[in-house]
Amino acid sequence: MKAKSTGLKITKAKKFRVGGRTRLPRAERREMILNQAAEFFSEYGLTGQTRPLAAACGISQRLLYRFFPNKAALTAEVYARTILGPFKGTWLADLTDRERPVAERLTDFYRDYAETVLTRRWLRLFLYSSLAEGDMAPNYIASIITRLLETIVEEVAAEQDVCLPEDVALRHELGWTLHGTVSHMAIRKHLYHASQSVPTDDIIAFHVRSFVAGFKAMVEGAGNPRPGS
Amino acid sequence: MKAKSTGLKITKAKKFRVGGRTRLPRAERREMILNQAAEFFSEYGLTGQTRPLAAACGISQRLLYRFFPNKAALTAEVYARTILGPFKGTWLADLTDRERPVAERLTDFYRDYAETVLTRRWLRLFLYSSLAEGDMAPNYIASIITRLLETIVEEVAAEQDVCLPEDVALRHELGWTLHGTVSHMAIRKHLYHASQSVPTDDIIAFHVRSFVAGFKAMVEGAGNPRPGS
DNA sequence: ATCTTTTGTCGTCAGTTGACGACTTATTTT
DNA sequence: AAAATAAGTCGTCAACTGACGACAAAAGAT
Repeated sequence: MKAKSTGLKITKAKKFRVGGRTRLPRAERREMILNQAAEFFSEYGLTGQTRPLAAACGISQRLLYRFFPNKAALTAEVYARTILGPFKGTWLADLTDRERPVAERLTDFYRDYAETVLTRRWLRLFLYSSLAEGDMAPNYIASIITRLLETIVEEVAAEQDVCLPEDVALRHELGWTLHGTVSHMAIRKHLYHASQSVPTDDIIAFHVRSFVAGFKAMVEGAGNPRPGS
Repeated sequence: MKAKSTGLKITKAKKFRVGGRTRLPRAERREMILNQAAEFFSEYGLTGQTRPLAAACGISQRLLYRFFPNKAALTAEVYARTILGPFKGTWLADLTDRERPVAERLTDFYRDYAETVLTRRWLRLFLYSSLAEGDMAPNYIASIITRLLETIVEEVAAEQDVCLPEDVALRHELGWTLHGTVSHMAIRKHLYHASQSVPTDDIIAFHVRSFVAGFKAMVEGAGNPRPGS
């Protein structure tokens, strides 16, 4: 009983070992835990327990506390990575490239956005933590999205030669019309067990078409209907 | 110490008594608990504990178990009332009243819908239970909303003389364009601590305008672009 | 007034859950 | 090979949480 069942004695298998428990260097194990934890908490919420999480990681519960002083520290880091991580810096630049028609830019952007941000993992974690009042970092997210909305609205208005209302909040709301539908589509997809028969890319395409085509009508009579530009 | 502090002896005060603990008839107490529980669970999720709930009700924890055999029974009834309760039967009829322009019908409908269904209580409870996989009664809700979507899409198509795609799922997706934005607006309002400076009614108004104005462009090229009707 | 029923609380029990001290085992250093 | 360091587990503790038996007291019935 002292020897390994197979008796194999791998001397230089630095990384992973077959039998028994795997032993990883600190940084790798930490990474592995954070990744599993993101998956786990996005499924069960930030109130998910440490024991099931450890089981999902294939380690003992105690080991979690060798990497994080307490559960809050773990969830905080998971949140920061999963929620704030996937936002790309190139989006603003791509959206303002007036060489291309705005509908095309928007379709491209939202397809990318849906693929990288509006994933099951991101969405569920975001909703879980939004519901729990202790918002982890909503301001940062909010400011990023606000900037995107402003840009989108301005780009469409520029292409269609539409005069936007002065009120900033109102301009944001115009942008939310499109951003909201796309976000809500993701919610349907990842929360309600929707049929999923229409491909995401198609849905985004006609959300954009609808938005662009209805933009002028939407703005007129919205707030500052001062035609002039 | 035997007598009440004031010494008052109200003989016929059937309902409520001032000092000490209030004593309610069974049905009333039950109602009161269910109402408080709806508020409580919508704030803290269905995993909220029975002791804080009892405290919010102003009763002992034990008393909850005089009305419900276990916590699951309580949450189930709260869910049924809060989520399934507020849907109105008149909506379908009102939406199909072709005497009035469809934009007007839609605006009226969504204002009512936002006021009665998309409340903080409803939305949070709905999201909490959607996130927890054990969907309480999603089928019933889904079928109601599906019917609304079909009606809305048909009404707009009829007014604009647009030919709808054959694919039912695709037709639903068209309706989700509007339903999604309005729903997402409610999410922003009740989950993210949004600024709230633009009145809900205004937002709904231009969501509807955008949808109606962009409808034709959205449908064309969506799926079955067979012009003919 | 006395008895009965109904409404309500106290205290407690078993199973969880976050946290951590003490110990074991593998890898690296000397 | 021995010592030192790093990776990992076992077992346990205190606080929490759903559930419930036993008891207290108010309201109604006789």
